[in-house]
Amino acid sequence: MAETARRPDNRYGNRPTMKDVAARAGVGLKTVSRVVNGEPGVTPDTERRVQEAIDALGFRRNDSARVLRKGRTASIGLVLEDLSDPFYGPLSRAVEEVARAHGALLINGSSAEDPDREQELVLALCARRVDGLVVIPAGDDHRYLEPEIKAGVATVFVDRPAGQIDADVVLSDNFGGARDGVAHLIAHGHRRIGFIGDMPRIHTAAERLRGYRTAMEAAGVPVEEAWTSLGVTDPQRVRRAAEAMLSGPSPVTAIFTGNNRVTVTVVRVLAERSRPVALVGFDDIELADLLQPGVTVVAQDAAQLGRTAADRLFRRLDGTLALPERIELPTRLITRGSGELPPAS
Amino acid sequence: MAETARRPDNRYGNRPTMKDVAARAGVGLKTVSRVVNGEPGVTPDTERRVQEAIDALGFRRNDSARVLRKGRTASIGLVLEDLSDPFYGPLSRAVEEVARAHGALLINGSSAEDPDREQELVLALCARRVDGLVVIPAGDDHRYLEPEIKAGVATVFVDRPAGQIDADVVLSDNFGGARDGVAHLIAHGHRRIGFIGDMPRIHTAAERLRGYRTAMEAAGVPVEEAWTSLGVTDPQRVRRAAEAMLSGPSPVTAIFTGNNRVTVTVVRVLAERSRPVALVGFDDIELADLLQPGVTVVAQDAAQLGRTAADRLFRRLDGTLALPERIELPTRLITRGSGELPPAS
DNA sequence: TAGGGCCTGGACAACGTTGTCAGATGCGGG
DNA sequence: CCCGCATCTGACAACGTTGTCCAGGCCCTA
Repeated sequence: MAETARRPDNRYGNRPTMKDVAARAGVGLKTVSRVVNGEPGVTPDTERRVQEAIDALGFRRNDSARVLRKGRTASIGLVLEDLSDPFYGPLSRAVEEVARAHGALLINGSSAEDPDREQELVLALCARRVDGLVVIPAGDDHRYLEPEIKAGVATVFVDRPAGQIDADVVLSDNFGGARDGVAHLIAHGHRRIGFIGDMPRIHTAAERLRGYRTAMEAAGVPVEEAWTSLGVTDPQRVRRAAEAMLSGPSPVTAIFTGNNRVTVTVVRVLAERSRPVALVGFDDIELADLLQPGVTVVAQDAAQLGRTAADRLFRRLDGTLALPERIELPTRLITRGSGELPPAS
Repeated sequence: MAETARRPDNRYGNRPTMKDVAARAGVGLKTVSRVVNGEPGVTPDTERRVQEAIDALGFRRNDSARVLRKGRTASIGLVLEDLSDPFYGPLSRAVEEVARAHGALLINGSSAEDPDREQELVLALCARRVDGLVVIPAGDDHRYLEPEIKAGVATVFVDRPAGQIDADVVLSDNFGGARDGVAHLIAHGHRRIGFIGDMPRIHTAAERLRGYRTAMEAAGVPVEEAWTSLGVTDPQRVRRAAEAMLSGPSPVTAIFTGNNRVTVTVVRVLAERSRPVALVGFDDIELADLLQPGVTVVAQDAAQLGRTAADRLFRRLDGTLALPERIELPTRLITRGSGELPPAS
């Protein structure tokens, strides 16, 4: 009838607890807690004994219990569209760095541009009681987040605004960037300019389209229906769209592409053609400078977006922020050749 | 002296608990738990009342408490080198997808190639009691993980092997890939071939270097000291290294680059030169096909690496795996032009 | 030597959830 | 009309940690 170390349920492989450490060191439970957390009020000798027991048992504090007790998880959630998109890598990394500087971990998830999946992810993160959320929204209705925000989950939206709720937002100047990019083409003599972009239900896509139209209108250039292609994302359809507007009755002499993936595909299409077509793309792409010609782009600073959003999140957690704000970061036109080609009529 | 809803400590903005829901619905605590978890044994009427209370209060189960009780966190940790490196994006995403399929969340961290930071991150994840770990190691001694693995944290290393411990590893065939890539250059007539790679303390770099040397030796081609450049990573130094081996007393006619970042820089250097120099790079890079000439690469499948590792992790959690294993995935030579250039003496 | 202050250490009760177990309720059959 | 059984419900004790609070023991001073 030995007192076996029977444990009630299946657990973390029977990891040692502070109680075990305390027993082994011959001290009280709270003393172990003090040592583990570097709290004062423990003599060097006691501390040494406790530390030895910790090392001997391979004890590691259970943060779940700690979180339960303290109410802060020291972790933030990041919900983005696709972790494997090169645009989100630097953004993600920037958020992580800020989190790290605040001693927080990052929990990461991809929504795959699916509003339901976004919500599912966000709520799972809330159930984990993350201290804050950085969200690149896929959906356009975020009222489901209201109780969470009210309950104190600091939330910042990035790249696209929140829908139906008032929250912090950090955006690029999609409208201005696109407008300037298209104006750049116009300044180089183009009048028949195509636009290929994502679904207009995505805020960034809509804003860039608006920038295109505004620039055309400001220059008094008429826009033909056939020059605008929306909602195409997969390479195949982008290719068809580009080829269509290059070979219609009034073919375009220049194309403005609405995001990095579209740009890459259009570069491929143009590379196959003998007649040069001007191109300006939204988002920078790697090696754009080495292509012939180099690809002129409207670049946004993904890392800066992430950094700004995360900074804002932690300032909100500090309680130094009051009202939600909308922050817009400038874009930068990088000329590399493709946007400066004259129209070849 | 009203019974105010005073709460002991600072907490999650006073979020409602199951107790609150139970009180409002006029049922017992456990009944709420049953409803929340979809357990049987609740009449539809009771369930409806509970559900109403949940909605009214905006209740969300506290997973920290749940984890504490159940012993599983349904989350896995991924420690990689740099989230913003385009190589790790797809890997990360693949791990996430597998985790998602198993109902687990992904906690993500970058080691920045710093062993101390890797350890700090890994241990933080263990304190969170992640169920498993996918680690792209920065350090070469992982004995610190032994107690964790013994305690049941399923651990799989990816891209590079673990140091000093026996654990699951998923690798690309770095040696074979590099050997074949260099042999490809030799087959096209090159004999003076340079190698620019990362620090040899990184396993992948060492293996690729070994592949280079083996191919050269197998072809009976002597290797000069000046043709090998190791430990350079930042663009500036890669540039200098490339220029040095292109302009020495016996300049190379071809270069093999040890990873994607080096390749990009070398492409830039070669683009500035009039005399063509052959190039084969390890890792595929975006738009490599559109450059003039296209960049021939030894491609590894990052997503497949991640998928394989995560699969293995969850199979280990299921208990269907016994001994640690080493899995090696093949690489693929993609010819695009730069590797097929003849030597220009 | 008595009294007071300080320092160290430990007992105890939360935190919010789930597993166990026993009590309550309702229904049908004897 | 009562008993037995099945179904539903709730009280209670964990899970491992931290905050509170009090008990000793020590040293210093009067």
